[in-house]
Amino acid sequence: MPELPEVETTLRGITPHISGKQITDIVVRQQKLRWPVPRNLRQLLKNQIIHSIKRRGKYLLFETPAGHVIIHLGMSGSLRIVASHLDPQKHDHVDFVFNKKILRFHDPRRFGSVLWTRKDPLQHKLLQKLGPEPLSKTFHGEYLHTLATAKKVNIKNFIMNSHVVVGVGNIYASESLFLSGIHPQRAAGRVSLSRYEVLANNIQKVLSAAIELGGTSLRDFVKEDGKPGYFANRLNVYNKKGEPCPICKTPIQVRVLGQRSSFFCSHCQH
DNA sequence: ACAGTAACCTGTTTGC
DNA sequence: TGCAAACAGGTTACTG
Repeated sequence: MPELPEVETTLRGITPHISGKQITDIVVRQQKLRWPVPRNLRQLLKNQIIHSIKRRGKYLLFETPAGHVIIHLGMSGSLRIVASHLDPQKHDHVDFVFNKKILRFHDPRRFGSVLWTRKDPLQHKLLQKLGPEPLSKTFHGEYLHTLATAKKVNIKNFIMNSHVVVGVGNIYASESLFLSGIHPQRAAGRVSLSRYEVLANNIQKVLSAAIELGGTSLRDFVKEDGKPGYFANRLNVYNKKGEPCPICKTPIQVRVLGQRSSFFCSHCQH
């Protein structure tokens, strides 16, 4: 998906277009996403004003006086701001219609979701157990080291677990482990505190740099204006099987961990 | 509680 | 060229 930098890029892109604006209509063309779109979404949201847009992990939260919309982009989702007259294309599942523009949810694989809650969205079942934001002060090496105690799970899947830390998906997990010199298959409980400090720092650096460049576009992701992000140019190992390691020139290897391809340098990472 | 696996979908790429 | 299998940036639910 859209990992944290792509969701943050989307948030920054759509906010000026929809913050403080009134929703004049909702169009749901496909209700079957990862979870069903609420049947009464149109009734719930029509004429509501979006007071704020926030991000928690990879979830986007639209605050209205009546409640919150919770959006997740899944693997292939995107949100675009389009002109009112633009006809919907295939996989354009939900429109948030405003006076002059439409916010359009597009998701070929339909792993994304559009949900609704009247309560505090942070207490929603899908959000309440999320780990810390990686770019906040509560996320640091000591936190990871303590949580990893005695854990046998490999460190890559450990840092991709949203209950450990939010926002780190398959691309940025591989990239931050490479920068930290840590082998992705190493048991999480067998990484020293000092190495976790390096890793936490590198996760923050990679995510921040990716946000600066508008995220990584490999296939599906586009920004709110339909244009790609440019962090793909900065990747060291992700999607680079067989290419020379930028540090030592050893060919980059790929191995499937927890059903996800993991890219690493067997010489630089231990 | 934990680890490992299957599942939700469609589109594109890879391999025979 | 054609067809089937493998694979794709996420996450939950289920199994043992």
